[in-house]
Amino acid sequence: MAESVAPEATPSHPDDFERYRPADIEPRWQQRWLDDKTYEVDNEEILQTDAEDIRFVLSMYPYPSGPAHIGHVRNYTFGDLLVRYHTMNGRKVLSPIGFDSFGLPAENAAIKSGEHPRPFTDARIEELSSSLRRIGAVYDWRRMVKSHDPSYIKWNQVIFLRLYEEGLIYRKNSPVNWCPGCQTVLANEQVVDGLCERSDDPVERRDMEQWFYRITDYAQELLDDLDGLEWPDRVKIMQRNWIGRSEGAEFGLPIADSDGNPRTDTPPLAVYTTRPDTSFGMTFAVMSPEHPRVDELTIPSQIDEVRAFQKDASGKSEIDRLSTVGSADKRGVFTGSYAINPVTGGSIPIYLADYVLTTYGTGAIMAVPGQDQRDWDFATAYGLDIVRTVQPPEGFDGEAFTGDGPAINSASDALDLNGMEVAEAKAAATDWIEAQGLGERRVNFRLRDWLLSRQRFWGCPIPIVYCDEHGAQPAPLSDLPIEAPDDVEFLPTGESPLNHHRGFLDTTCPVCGNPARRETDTMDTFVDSSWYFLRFADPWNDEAPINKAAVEKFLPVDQYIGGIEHAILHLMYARFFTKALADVGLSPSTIREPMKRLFTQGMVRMGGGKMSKSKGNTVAPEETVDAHGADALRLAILQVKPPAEDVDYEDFQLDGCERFLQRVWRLAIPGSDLTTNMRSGEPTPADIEIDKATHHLIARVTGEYERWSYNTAVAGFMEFTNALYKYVQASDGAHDETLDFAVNTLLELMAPAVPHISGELRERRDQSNIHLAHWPVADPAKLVVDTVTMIVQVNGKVRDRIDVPSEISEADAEALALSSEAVQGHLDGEPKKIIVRAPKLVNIVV
RNA sequence: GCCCGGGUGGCGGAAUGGCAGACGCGGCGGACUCAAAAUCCGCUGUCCGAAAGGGCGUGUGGGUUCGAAUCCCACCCCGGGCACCA
Repeated sequence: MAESVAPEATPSHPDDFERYRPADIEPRWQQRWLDDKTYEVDNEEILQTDAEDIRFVLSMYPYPSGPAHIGHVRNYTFGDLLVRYHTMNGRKVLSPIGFDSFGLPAENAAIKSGEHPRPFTDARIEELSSSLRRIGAVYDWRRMVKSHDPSYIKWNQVIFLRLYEEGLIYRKNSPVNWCPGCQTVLANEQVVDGLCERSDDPVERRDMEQWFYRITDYAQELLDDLDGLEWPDRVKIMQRNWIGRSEGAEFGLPIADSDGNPRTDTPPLAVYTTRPDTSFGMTFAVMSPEHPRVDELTIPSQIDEVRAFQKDASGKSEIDRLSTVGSADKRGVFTGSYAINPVTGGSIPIYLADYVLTTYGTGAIMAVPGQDQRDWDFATAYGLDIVRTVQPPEGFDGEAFTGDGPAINSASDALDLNGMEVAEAKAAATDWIEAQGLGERRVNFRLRDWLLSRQRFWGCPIPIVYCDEHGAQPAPLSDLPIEAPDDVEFLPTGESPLNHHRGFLDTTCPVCGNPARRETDTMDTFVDSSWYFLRFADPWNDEAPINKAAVEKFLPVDQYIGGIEHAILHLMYARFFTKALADVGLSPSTIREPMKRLFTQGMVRMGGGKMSKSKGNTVAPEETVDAHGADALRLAILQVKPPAEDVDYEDFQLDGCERFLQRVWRLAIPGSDLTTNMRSGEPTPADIEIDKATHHLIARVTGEYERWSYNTAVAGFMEFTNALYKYVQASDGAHDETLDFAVNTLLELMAPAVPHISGELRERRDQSNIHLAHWPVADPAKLVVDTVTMIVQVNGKVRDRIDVPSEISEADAEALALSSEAVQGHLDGEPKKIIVRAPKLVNIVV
């Protein structure tokens, strides 16, 4: 064994060698990753690669709002770590980036400045791209997709026409949010507390012809396929709730004549219920104010009151209607007509009420106040009968009872449900309804068709032409892309300039060739984000929007990363598009779900509140990078909190992270003052311990990267670095090979997290590129532990800790535990029971 | 109202039925320095104790278990989603 040599004149001051200066090394590495094309993958190669060696890691493409904000940085750091980790594992990793570049902020800026949104948007994209490069995020930039790019517009329009051709898009009249001040329709997001976010005018409801996707055709599949996705449970739950499947029965209530007998001259009133078992408690029926049979069923003496009620309800904005929750007064009106409760044969009054929605079920309900609180409130306000049909438990002092219990008051000559529990009674009542020919079982969904029209300029034009004679006609493929013109004037009213641009509006009918007019509505920007991930597989394709062979190789996305705010809209639309595009043959039939695994990272807040430009509490990551370096910022993001949770920017420990990187630098830089006391030859027990710790760290960090436990992985780096500091400062010095392996491994494990410093140090140590296939593998033999600390408890309280061989027998462990002095002191009397879990624990019960 | 998630030191957090508080921040002390910064080393839940040691301790109350931050029941508080969906 080599003698340890006490070094002479050891430099004890870290300034004696080159210090870690992120600004000196980071730009060089960022340029190098571009030059070396390390993170580019070629399709020719991919088509020859097994699927298991391919990964598609995707962070939700950003809206280009300018330089990155700290939330972006958090999001893209997580994605970047995975891209680098999989690359180091020798996989082909698709890491594309794109920009969701259509949308309101750019249009609003244009309205303010009078300038076209395109140069504005292009400048913002440049800024955001630059900040992403500055935090060291790596992409295959050749694959960049931008929503406002003419080729993307073209394929978006091709997809629209195909879905239209297949009947998955239709046009219908629909109520929209109308701002009288701006003379335009607003998206729901633009309505804040019932007011227009721009002009503060109260928003009105207005009916307009709008385009819709038939997403409801896919309701059941969207629900069923959630089961196979590795997505956070809460996202799946939110989607399930949004789809809102309910099982019940739809049946008819015969309309009664003045004697209470069923009329034969008019059809029964169709109602939908999930509780057919409560039919004996149906004491009235309610139609929505907009129900098509209101006129027919209103008797002459009630007409004025009904008209007034309808007018009131229709004039009310969404907000007004919601604000009436709780007060049942003036929320309904009697039509004067009666229906017949088919199970009792009795007459029940038919009301209108605004708590019944036209768009759900049949737009009419059977009201059962005994078992439904809204019906209870209404019955109480209008003096209607209340009959309980489910026995509430003893001591129940609520109003409507919605729980389980035996049926009561539920028998007639025709049907007897009394005594049955809810589920049984439901089945019996539904069977009876079907047997009587009154109606049938029915599944309803809350999911509505997706309204895609926007009366906006800065979006993808809907490729439709209106002809006086032939109506709405698809634009010919040869016209695509139909782009918004450049020579437009933005009106201060906010109205889309397309409405007044003759060059854009005037066209000819594809059927008859006569003058026709282009659709001026554009597509919801969620359309753009519903298939961009499919385009990434082959963004160069000029034959079709989607290259099926490439998509089959890359998709589904192995890891999708984004904010929880997209849990419903974007993620539901993307799933719908994937299914619909497969069904119309534009995308491979084998890919029915776009994202296999989803991770939703938390928000970055400021002082407990959401960060926003208007609050002026944003943090510019660029300044943080200037002050501490990109690696310190990345490390602070990873260290501060589990990725799924919201985080306050104040909790970021930038100084601590930078200090840690300095420590690593000092340990790893060749010529460091810390590594002068080195020896070779046979390793000592201390060396062997360090070597084992290195292998344990490999196993630990690999597992933590796989399960998104980045904060504990950072703790692992720090613990190991602390251990190495002790090791190199020990009096007998460090073993050269052991330390070399330990430090190189540490750098490799850290490389996905802090790529610049890891790359720099490793290159200086042995001229190799750490970012290539270098992921270390733990030697199982070195993970074996020979001694463990056995916990000895008395009555569950820890009384002693004894180091024992890890293969200790139960008998030996027990004997050892009983002989411990510390334990003896706590044993008064004979042990009643001894639990032995060798080698970890012995618990003595007295 | 319904449905989720969460409550652990001064702070961010760790611990997937077996040593509560890893790691970091902050704080305290020491070394180095003329001094400071930087750096390195140590201590740091709380109460009693000079110490050895011991008591208490994961929102509250109960339960299961040899053993509970972890599982079960009830409640309180915080955050989020949906909100007349029959």
